[in-house]
Amino acid sequence: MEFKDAKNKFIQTWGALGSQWGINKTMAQIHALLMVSHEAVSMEDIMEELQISRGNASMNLRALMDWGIVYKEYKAGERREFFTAEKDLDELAVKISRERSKREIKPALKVLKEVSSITSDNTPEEKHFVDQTTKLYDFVLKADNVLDKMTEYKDNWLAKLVVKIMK
Amino acid sequence: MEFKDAKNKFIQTWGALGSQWGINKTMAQIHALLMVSHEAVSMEDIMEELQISRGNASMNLRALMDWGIVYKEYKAGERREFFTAEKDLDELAVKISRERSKREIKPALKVLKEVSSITSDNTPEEKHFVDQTTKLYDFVLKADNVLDKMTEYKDNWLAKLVVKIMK
DNA sequence: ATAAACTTTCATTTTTTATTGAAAGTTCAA
DNA sequence: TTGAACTTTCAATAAAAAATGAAAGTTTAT
Repeated sequence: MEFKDAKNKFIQTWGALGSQWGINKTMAQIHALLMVSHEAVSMEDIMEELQISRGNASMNLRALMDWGIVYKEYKAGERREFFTAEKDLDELAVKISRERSKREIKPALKVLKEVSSITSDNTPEEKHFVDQTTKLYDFVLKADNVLDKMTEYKDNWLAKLVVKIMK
Repeated sequence: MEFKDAKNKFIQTWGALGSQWGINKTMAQIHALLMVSHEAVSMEDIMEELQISRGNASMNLRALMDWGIVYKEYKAGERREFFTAEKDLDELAVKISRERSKREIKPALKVLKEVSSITSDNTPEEKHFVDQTTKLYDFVLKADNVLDKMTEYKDNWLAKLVVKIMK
């Protein structure tokens, strides 16, 4: 396979994977492109390479920066801005976990706590509801804490985890 | 809060969370409904409660059964079918991990391996591409193996994991 | 073998989500 | 302070995904 084809295939695949995980395709593609670029890329070049509009590029770059996984870079004597991706995979995983926890898991926990706290009439139906949502709350909370702990390891948590869990 | 409202809020929240994770809203809602129902529910009742069409209900129930997290149940003397959800959360997590691994991670690994194996001309650009995709392959493979190992614990893996990791 | 009772399929429609691109905004050098 | 060089915004449009519902299919009791 040619380098150009390989690069393209990687970007497409990463984009598709993103969609399946609730991240928009272009955002994932831009990230993929930056991940495999050995130097910072201008917005113009991103537009060109992914065949997307200026607005689209701008909005998704902004989103990626909000996630903390893409950075702006300034080059001496250049007016325009260049972009690079977080390339350290441990760091990337940590940032993604933290963001998803903050944006999705935490709000879900709030709701779970709320709905599991209704004062039940103790019909079997209501008892089961309270029981099940309480269990779910505990489970999600625990899972979220694991994620949180993992991010404390930061460097190489995954390798360490593998060692522990596979022992 | 009233039971009815709590139930509804739970279903809506679960549905929204599903969308954010690339699972369609109705599918997540049906699952939520079945999770908190103390007994099996007919398709008719699912349609009624979620205000969805027969076709939609049928297709999403089928998908949930393909995922192995919803089961058909037959009641003596009843022609129609009833549905229940997997309510054991450890089991649920295991099944979801396995499916997502099979459907998404494995194919992605295949592509990563492929694109990281191009015979590089050794331009800095190509070297960086090969290097980065190789790292990504290793990382994803490791993460997938962790998931896989976790499913072997099956019961209570999460609790055990918490103990290990937080020690 | 038939028909009632039910479920599934899939072409069409609706809804949701993402993209475009022109206009507005910003920054910087002179 | 102006204007060239760039970026961001957002209403309009396009694309993608999900839902509908009528027709086709299946199962079961008789």
